[in-house]
Amino acid sequence: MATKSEATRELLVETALRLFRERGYEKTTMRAVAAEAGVSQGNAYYYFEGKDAFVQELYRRIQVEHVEAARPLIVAGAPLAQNLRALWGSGLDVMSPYHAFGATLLSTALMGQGGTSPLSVQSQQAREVAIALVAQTLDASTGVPGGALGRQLPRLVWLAYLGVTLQWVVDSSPQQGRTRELVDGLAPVLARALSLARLPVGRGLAADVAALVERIAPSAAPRPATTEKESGHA
Amino acid sequence: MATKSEATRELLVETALRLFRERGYEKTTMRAVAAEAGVSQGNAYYYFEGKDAFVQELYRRIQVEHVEAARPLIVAGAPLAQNLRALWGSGLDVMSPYHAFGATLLSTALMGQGGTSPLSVQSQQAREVAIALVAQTLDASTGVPGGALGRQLPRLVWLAYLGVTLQWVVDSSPQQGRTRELVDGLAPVLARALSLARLPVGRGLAADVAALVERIAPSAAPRPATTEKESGHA
DNA sequence: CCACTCTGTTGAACACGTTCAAAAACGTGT
DNA sequence: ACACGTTTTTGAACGTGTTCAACAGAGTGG
Repeated sequence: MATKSEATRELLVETALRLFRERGYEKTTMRAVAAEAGVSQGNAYYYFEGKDAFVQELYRRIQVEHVEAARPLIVAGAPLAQNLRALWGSGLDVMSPYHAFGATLLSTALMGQGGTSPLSVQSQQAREVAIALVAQTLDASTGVPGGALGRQLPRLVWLAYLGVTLQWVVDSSPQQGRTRELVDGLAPVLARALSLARLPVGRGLAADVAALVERIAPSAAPRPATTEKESGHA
Repeated sequence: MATKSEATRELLVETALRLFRERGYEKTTMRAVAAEAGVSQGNAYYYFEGKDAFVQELYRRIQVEHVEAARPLIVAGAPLAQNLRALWGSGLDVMSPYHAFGATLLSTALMGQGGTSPLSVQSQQAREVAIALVAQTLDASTGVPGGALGRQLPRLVWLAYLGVTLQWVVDSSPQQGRTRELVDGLAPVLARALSLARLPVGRGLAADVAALVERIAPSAAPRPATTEKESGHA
């Protein structure tokens, strides 16, 4: 019967995220989270490996919320620029309550806990969800190149979104307006660049890019969910 | 007479960086650094604001070393791809001893201490040095577009290098060979893309990109070195 | 009703980063 | 030599994240 247990876990994470929003990450002490949730200090560690496990959890929830927020905004058959703008814009909407500790969020999400295997296995699943969302957006849009480049495109566009997120984190303009402008400007620019990839002049370049991505980060086999060890860790 | 004082400071930073290399960031305790350097715990805080001030210091030293390492490799009049490869490759060489705690390095370098003004003021100077190095490399190379895009190019290429660094951090292949391949592949691809920007087809796109960069991150005035406050921090 | 195990839970303890008031060392003018 | 201000150094203390041995509760078989 996991229900009682899961209730405690849920209470803990909700309390933690609320305190994060209210006081910021650093000022939120584990003791405060436990006290506010009405459990002992030590008990939080039964459910979460440590303080930034809460952040990992937040990252996962943001991905899910992003999928839900973006899905109704992506219109099938619309030009890529429009759908990209909707995708990225809804991402910013979902993240906005947490801008205050965006730096912590990004650090923790990208790199796992302090040193071991960064771009970590822990957030791998969430990342795959995000990339899949990009893939769906591309599929729904017009003006998207196919071929070798098209196959790598979800990861490349996700990477671009990572850059947008980085800018969002460091953006101190009111309401993160600068990042909004970036999204509004980058979406059509990227779409335009991709349209060039279909012209004869761009063909070769597109092929080079695709080959490069494939060489550096070989695509995972489309097999889902078999819990196998990642290769190549010392 | 700053000499005695500076000796202590130097001793501290050298001890810290050595322990970082030997044991990693987390396992290196402030007490150990102080003990190994033969001073008291508290004394380290007279010279450095905290533990990651050491990392900031490392980041600055890496920039300087990078400039020194790259300068003799950049050949005037050489094609851009070649010089870019030299620039980025020497960067990897300089960083390589510290790959083990690259994640910490990148986090601390990008975002200042935990929450306040990320892409921080603290590392701003070092970042400007890095961007200036890119500008010199571009100036020395052939096949580099001018105009509005050319003006933004140093920052854009620095951004690309930031991406390379990110890949380097998460690269677990032996000797970070994957990242070496990325550099070898990306340099010619980028050069090729830039050559497209000079053709009629690419002109418009290049202008768009330049305008976008200028709008999001207005260029600092070309005035050098006057110690003035950055505008726009809440 | 009683062991026995498995899941949750507790609070004390530990190690670490950091702060601070006080002391020592140092330099300088008298 | 002495007094005084500044720079440097100290060690004890505080608050924090995290660990751990012990304890309680809930279900299960005898």
